[in-house]
Amino acid sequence: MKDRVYISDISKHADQEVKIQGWLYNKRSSGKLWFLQVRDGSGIIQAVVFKGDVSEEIFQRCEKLTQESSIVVTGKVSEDKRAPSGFELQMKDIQIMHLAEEYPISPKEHGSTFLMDHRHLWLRSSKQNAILKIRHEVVRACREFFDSQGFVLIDAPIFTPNACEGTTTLFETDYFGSKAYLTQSGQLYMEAGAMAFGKVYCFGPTFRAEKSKTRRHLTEFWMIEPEVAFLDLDGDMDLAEDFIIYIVQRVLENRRAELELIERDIAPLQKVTKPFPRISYDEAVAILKKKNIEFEYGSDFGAPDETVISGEFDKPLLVHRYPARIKAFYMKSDPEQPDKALCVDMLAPEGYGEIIGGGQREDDLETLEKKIKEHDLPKEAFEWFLDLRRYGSVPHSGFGLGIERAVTWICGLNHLRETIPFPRLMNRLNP
RNA sequence: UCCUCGGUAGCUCAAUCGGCAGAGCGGGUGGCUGUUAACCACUAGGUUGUAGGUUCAAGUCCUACCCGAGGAGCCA
Repeated sequence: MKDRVYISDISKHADQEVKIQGWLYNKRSSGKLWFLQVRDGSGIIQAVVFKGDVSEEIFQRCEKLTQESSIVVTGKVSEDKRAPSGFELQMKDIQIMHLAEEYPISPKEHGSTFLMDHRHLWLRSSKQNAILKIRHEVVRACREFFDSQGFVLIDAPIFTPNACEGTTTLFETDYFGSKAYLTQSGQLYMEAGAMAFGKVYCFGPTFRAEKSKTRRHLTEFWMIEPEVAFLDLDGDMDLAEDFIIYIVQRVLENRRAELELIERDIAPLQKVTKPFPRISYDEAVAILKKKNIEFEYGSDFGAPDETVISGEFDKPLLVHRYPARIKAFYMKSDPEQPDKALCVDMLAPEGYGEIIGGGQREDDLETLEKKIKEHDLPKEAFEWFLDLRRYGSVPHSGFGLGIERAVTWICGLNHLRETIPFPRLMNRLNP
């Protein structure tokens, strides 16, 4: 009886007879010889069979085999430099569990719309497989980073009541006759969590109903948001820096093969080391001015501006102290220059743009009440949030990392839609 | 919401000045004992996004609409 072996472990079984359960990725023949590329989710291996070596029936099974048919193959593992992976299976037997219908995704090129329409099948392709394994590594690294530092996971609600930040467009749902909205951030709830547990984070889906049609936007994306009591802006930037370094290191350590498969140049990732450059909004504006780029002081940076600014550095860049006017109401003003907010954005290198947004929160009750008024927000909805400033208010900070944007940068991809299993975009709700 | 580009075979794309609708891949048939997105030969496969219009003649020009792409704004 042969033991079932995963292809990722095949090198440990050289010269042994093993059983592989998987699907036919591709096949090639040369007359009385078949080469079957078999995948099982953990990897791909080539199975070889000569006509004279097996029964006529087994050889004919290979002939009628279609792409993505599910199969069980047994044979001896042998090291062979002619095989794509360096190892191949000398086939002794093959069982067809299900003969697949004509598979829509052929080994040649396809357009992104077609592939996204077949996302449920496209996930089987080796490149998509590699990207989502890297995503998994990023998610695991995020959790381990915070877990190992005493953070408590506090999940924020998905349904939220009226109002919130009031900036972005929210998805509205019917909630037993009244309106509820899908969360655009767990941050306000994390502030409550930080006052209860000291260090907390949440990790979950986030929804934005913006009609953004770009390579950097999803309507449903995943965000991890830490929040820490007694932490100022500088400490927040330290945390974000250590966090990103940890994630990138983990991917470099554990997913090197996947990075190679998607042909990611790892040199820029190897440069992600302490310390990251930190510049103020004013310094960033100076860079734009020096490059003769038209920019109105006081406004927010557009995506092309961010590319120019981050292009001056070969590491992730921290830009802090934006004008308070263009930032959310809960941002704390800089006591030394009250028109600036104690906020920070992290811009990924290589033109990938913003991956982190965060900062120090306003902790003074009166100031926060004033800001709610200035932003024309309904005070009643924020009474619970104001309570956090009534009962033992302390300085606190946090940030949010967009998982898909981070994975897009780490993988060096052109579009973030490949970094989530089933992307939700303005024009895509299927499959 | 605005701007730009696009929609031709199952898929990816060609089609010159408006003049017979083409190729590769995939499918089918046959060949090949080391293939690497294998290769070679043959073969089937079309309401050119929809509706109008101009013309002897429209994939090609005009109008409207539908759908898609990625950029702006907004953001992670």
